[in-house]
Amino acid sequence: MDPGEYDLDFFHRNGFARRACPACGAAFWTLGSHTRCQESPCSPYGFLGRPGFGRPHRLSEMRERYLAFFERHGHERVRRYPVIARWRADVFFVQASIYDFQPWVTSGEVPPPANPLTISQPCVRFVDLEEVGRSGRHFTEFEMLAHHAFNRPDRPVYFKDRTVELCHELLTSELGADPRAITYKEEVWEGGGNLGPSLSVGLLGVELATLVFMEYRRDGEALAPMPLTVVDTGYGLERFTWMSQGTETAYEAVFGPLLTELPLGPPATAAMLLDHARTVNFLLTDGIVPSNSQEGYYARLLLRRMLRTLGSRPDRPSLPALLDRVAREQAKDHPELGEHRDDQRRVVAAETERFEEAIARARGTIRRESARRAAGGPPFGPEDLVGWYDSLGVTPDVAVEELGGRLTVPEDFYARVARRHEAEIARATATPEAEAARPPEPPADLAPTEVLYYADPYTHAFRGRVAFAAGPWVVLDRTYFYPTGGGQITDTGTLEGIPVVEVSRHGPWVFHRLDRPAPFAPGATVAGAIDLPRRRQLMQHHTATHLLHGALRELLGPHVWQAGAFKGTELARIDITHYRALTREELHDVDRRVNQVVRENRPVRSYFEGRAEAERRFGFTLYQGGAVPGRELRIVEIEGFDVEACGGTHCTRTGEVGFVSLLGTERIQDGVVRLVYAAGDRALDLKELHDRALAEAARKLGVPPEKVPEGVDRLLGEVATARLALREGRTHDLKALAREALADPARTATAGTVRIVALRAAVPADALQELSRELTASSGVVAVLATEAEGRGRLLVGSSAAEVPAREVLAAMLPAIEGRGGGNRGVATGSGTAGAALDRAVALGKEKATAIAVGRTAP
RNA sequence: GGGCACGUAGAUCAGCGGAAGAUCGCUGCUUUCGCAAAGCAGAGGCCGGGGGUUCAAAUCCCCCCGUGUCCA
Repeated sequence: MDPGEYDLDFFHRNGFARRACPACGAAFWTLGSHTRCQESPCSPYGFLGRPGFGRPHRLSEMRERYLAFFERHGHERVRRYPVIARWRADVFFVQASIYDFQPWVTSGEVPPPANPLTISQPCVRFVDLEEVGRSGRHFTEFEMLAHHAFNRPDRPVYFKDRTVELCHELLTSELGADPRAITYKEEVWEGGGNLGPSLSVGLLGVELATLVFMEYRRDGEALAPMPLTVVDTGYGLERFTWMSQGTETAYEAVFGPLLTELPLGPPATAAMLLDHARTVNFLLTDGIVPSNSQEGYYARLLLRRMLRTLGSRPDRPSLPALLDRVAREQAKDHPELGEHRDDQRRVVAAETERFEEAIARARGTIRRESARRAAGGPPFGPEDLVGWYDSLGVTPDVAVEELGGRLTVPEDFYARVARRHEAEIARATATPEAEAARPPEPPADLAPTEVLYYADPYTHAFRGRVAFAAGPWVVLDRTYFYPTGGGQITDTGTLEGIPVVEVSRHGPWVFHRLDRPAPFAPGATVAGAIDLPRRRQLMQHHTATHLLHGALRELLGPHVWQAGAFKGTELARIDITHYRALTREELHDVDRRVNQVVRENRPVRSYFEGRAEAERRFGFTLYQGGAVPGRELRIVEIEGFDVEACGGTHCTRTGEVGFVSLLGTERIQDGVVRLVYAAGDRALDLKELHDRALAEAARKLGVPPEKVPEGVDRLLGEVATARLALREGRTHDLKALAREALADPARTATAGTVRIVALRAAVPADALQELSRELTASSGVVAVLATEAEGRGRLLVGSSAAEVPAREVLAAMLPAIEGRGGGNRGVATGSGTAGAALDRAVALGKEKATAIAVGRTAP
């Protein structure tokens, strides 16, 4: 990065000097006499016992102090975003305040909620999980204080100079830091294809903040300026609080009296538990259900760490008690964390139960495996411990305990686990995603499409002017066509009679794709017609989805969040977070409730509202489909029942949905349940179909429709009885056949103490085995059997005579049928050609068995 | 999203190429005034589903479904 990027007027005006840190090599700016940058590890902590700020602040005081400062300096305060980044596909969690505005605000596609703005954004990071509690300064959840400015070429707000000036004033005149103790170290920030210079703010050995100036887009080797430059700052609330108190560890400053209030064990353990509790409370509040995949796993990871640490010791608080206590503390700053505690306790209880089951199951497996190895086999090694952890979830200490301490946990245990997963990560990241067909890029100055379907979702015929056309793609100045989005599939219809097969949104424009190249010139006026029955069906499905969502949250609890949804013409589905599969009763209750609200014919209001106002009224549960940035949100409100931020087209009263038919439920992954349903005409169609099928089934069973289940039960009972009778019949027949054969001199022979029975039977191939069993029920019998099945000759030799191995007898028979086969002393099977050869084979077998018996038994 | 492990009697599991098992539970009988317990006898299995390999598959291979677990 060009040094000129950091050469700010602010530094010169105020007499800063630029030096190079001999420890890390980076250049930094300072008013003091430092030779090194004031960050760890180049400089040691200089604030322990001697706070770097004017007076000690508690966490909430520090947050308020910061936000109020930036409000006084022209920033608008923005509420926190959820810690779960549902609006992004590339990450699970918000790990920095700028995540709230990526990618749409930073790309310029959507205006920021305020500009400039200030925020305190809770963030979660799990990279230093192992350090939490031990290091004295790591957390899995922290708040990033920030001020952001988004500069458009035509509307600049502020950039580097003002940013550093504000930061410096905050630290010095506001918080009382010694101006000479601060260093601004030059760094380069890069991420997501963008990059820019950044300044790292150090004070008394601590990196307090980072000031990033997103300025360039990487374009191969070269750097291209971004149309929108962004001030991305990040100040650590916890570090600021710590700096102001100068306590031994950050935990004392952040957790305060809580650290010793509860009996949580040694300080490091207590800090870890409190940290995890804070994070879990945020995760649960913002809609995570613990599970074995995706973001849910982190909630599970934390909860299980806590469960293991707390153990079942009566001298320590229970997990729910700990979470409740910490939530009460958090609710002082974030009231939403104090809500729905009952529901969260149920989620935690379900997870606790699963954990205990997993451990019990694992202990059993290890105990059995141990008993088996004791009877002979290699001793257990470290890889066994790793394997058990990987597949059973049992930690090595528990496994060792179960083995009675006959093994020690290797030092590199978790490294071994990591090694097991190394290869698969490379594979996972290499999977490319299928790209949808993208339309050509229109001129950048093309006016955004005016979308009309919100104002009136029932208009299906309109006129628009062609703004852009290329191949089959057409952009109009205005349109009533709804583009695929929010799980609702595209409208179809016609433009000037030409079928529109797909409508999609790209940037500010709505593209209509025709089934042929567009014969329109820009400027032409065209008539658009939307397939109204299709649209109505999609609207019914979309409103039904909101009804389902409302009913599910009402009946299952507010931990239910939408994890995905699809609204097609044939059916619709909603995926929700829930900790177990739905029971039939729950499904039934949901069905009843939804259709009740349909019959109540409640108003469904769709309108735009300021983001702050909407959040104040409805909270974060608005963001079921993912948080939407921007000043305005489109709210879809089913009166007194469900409110969501949603861009879809909806009915205006619940009665228009007609009727919702739940078709099924499925647990699509741990922690996520899918419901499939149909609404409106489609539901009626399906109902008719089902009615007819039921009537048909009833007719065939000869019972009234409501007795079909009993009828089927009766039928199944009959089938079972018949099958049993058939089997018994066959056994009976085979027994008779066996008796008959044993009494038939033509088919038997005696050689010493051995009785030989040889016959060709007309029975299925698998009956030979049963027949052989009958014949060889007493010892000293050799059965030589043959049958024909599926055009092939089948042989089976059974022997209860120790001196006549079945395999040898079979071997003598195989050449006759050009067959193959094998077996052991007791039984041998083979197959080959059918027909007369089989009789020869049987004769050979009888001969061979006799020969062996005579040879072996004769003196 | 990916890896690994596991699906066998009502339950918990063994068997891991050659003729489906153990323990508990269940039913009946013996013993008892009755219960518990013990003894004896018995019922109960598409060995998750589908394809393949093989003379032969619960067992080996592939696909699917279900469950658990670890890792991002």
